[in-house]
Amino acid sequence: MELSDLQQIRLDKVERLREQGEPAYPTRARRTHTNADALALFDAAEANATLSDSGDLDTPMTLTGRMVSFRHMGKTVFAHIEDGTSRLQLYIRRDLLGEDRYADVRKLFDLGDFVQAEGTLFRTRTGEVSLRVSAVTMLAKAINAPPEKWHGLQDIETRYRQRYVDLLANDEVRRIFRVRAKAVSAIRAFLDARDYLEVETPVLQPLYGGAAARPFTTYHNALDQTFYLRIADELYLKRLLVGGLERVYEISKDFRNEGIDRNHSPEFTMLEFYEAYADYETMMDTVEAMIAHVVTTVFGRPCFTFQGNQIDVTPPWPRRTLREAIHEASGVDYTAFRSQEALQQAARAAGASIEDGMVWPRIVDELLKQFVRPHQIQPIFLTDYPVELSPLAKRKADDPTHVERFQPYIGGGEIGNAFTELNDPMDQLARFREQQEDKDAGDEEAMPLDWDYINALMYGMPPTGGVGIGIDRLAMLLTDQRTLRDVILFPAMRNLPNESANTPESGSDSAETESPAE
RNA sequence: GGGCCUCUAGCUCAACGGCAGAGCAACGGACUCUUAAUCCGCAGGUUCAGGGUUCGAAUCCCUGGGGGCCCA
Repeated sequence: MELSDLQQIRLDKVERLREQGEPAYPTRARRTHTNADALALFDAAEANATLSDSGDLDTPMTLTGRMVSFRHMGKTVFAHIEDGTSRLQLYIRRDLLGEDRYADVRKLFDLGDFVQAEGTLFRTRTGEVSLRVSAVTMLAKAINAPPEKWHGLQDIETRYRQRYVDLLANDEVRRIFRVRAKAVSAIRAFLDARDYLEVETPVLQPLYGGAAARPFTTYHNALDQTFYLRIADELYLKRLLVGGLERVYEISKDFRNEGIDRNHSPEFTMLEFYEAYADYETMMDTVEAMIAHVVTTVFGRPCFTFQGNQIDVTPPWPRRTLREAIHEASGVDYTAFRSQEALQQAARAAGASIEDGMVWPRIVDELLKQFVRPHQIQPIFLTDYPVELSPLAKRKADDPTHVERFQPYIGGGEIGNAFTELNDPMDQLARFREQQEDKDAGDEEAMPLDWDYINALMYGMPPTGGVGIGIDRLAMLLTDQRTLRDVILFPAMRNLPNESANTPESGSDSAETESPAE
């Protein structure tokens, strides 16, 4: 490993600490308070006027954190440490610490180091609550210097490739992922409270299904068999409904072998939940209540700002049919154009960009994307999609050309997909066969026929409502981010040239030889 | 897949055909209440890689690589 001058200087300090008997990486830390707790205690004591004559809170404290600022004033040092709760200033005086130890702090401690400091809290002349330090020790020496203190880490590529640097340098990034976690936690609380059972279904699947997408393919050596990484949880979760579990949900990574852009990641997080004896109307009730619960949990009220728009998720949300929404936005009533040619002509006449040869349902989808979707800023449910777009949804009783399906839209994008689940095994078989025809015609995203799923439906699945919510897209909304990668901690990136040795094909070290246990 | 943009010190950025620079960080020093502390001094480069044009290339051209945006 080649070290830069800056790294070598810090490594030398590790050695100097060791020489004088202080480990640079001690086995354990001892803290009596988090920084936030310590500050709260001081505020309380100050409010109750129980501080000592010197203005100190006489409770001795041991605090920990990463050193994020360091101002040397001769015989005094001001430094800030930051733990997971707060930033707190250390006030380090030579006469309190002793000459030798004070020199160590000046010479051997750097920005980025984790330290542990003992002392008592007081308020400085400029009003900042600070720790009057009586002792300080190294907890973990940082060899790499942190990014620039004022601008943080700006380089987008480094922020994604080395998210740990992004997180330690940029407060806003930590905030984003806290909001995301809080939202997921609120979803679990909401569903748990409604007696939904959280379950885990296979990531490795012998046959993929439940969505229109290309899968990742892998291989199990012992079984001598191909597996696919799941593109959706849907078909397994609905098997559980057959088995008598009436309310189930799963929050999990799904994988789709497609391009990467602002709204697509090869691995992403999906919430799916299914409820027996429900239908798409009652599931709309559930979705709007759930989103309102999540937003209120995160922000304290059912409103938030996304890309400059104030969004209010208070139920009930408007519900409009896809046909109405497209008709109003584009002037095209797609039901009046039954053939691909006629609809293509009408769509183009309305100003849509439609490729030659695009099949009828895809043209409808394009009308939705081009005319309707960008304008759905406030929450809305679009309902009743053409059957061709929805091979797993149940037909409307009064219109077999459409299915009971809805998508919730917020902030100009869809955040999910839901329907009254198709539970007629023979209709499901027919839909699979139509998909098979599309596949044979070259549609790589068409669903394969899943005989075991048909078999499950033949045992009987109760009438069921099901919903899928894209957690990453929801997180984008709640954190006001325009890019999926900004709400994914470690987004997929292409190998750098000198990382190509990571691929199993190259180099001599294969997976077998890496394990010393073998 | 196509178009446009981008890659310079650890970090944030200048220089845009004529000596590769600044701030922060580092290093040496002054300073016992600072807040992006201040002040003095000093050091730091495969300008993404390779090739070409040129008296001279970070800069222009070509090829390749990473990243971003837009389009498909």
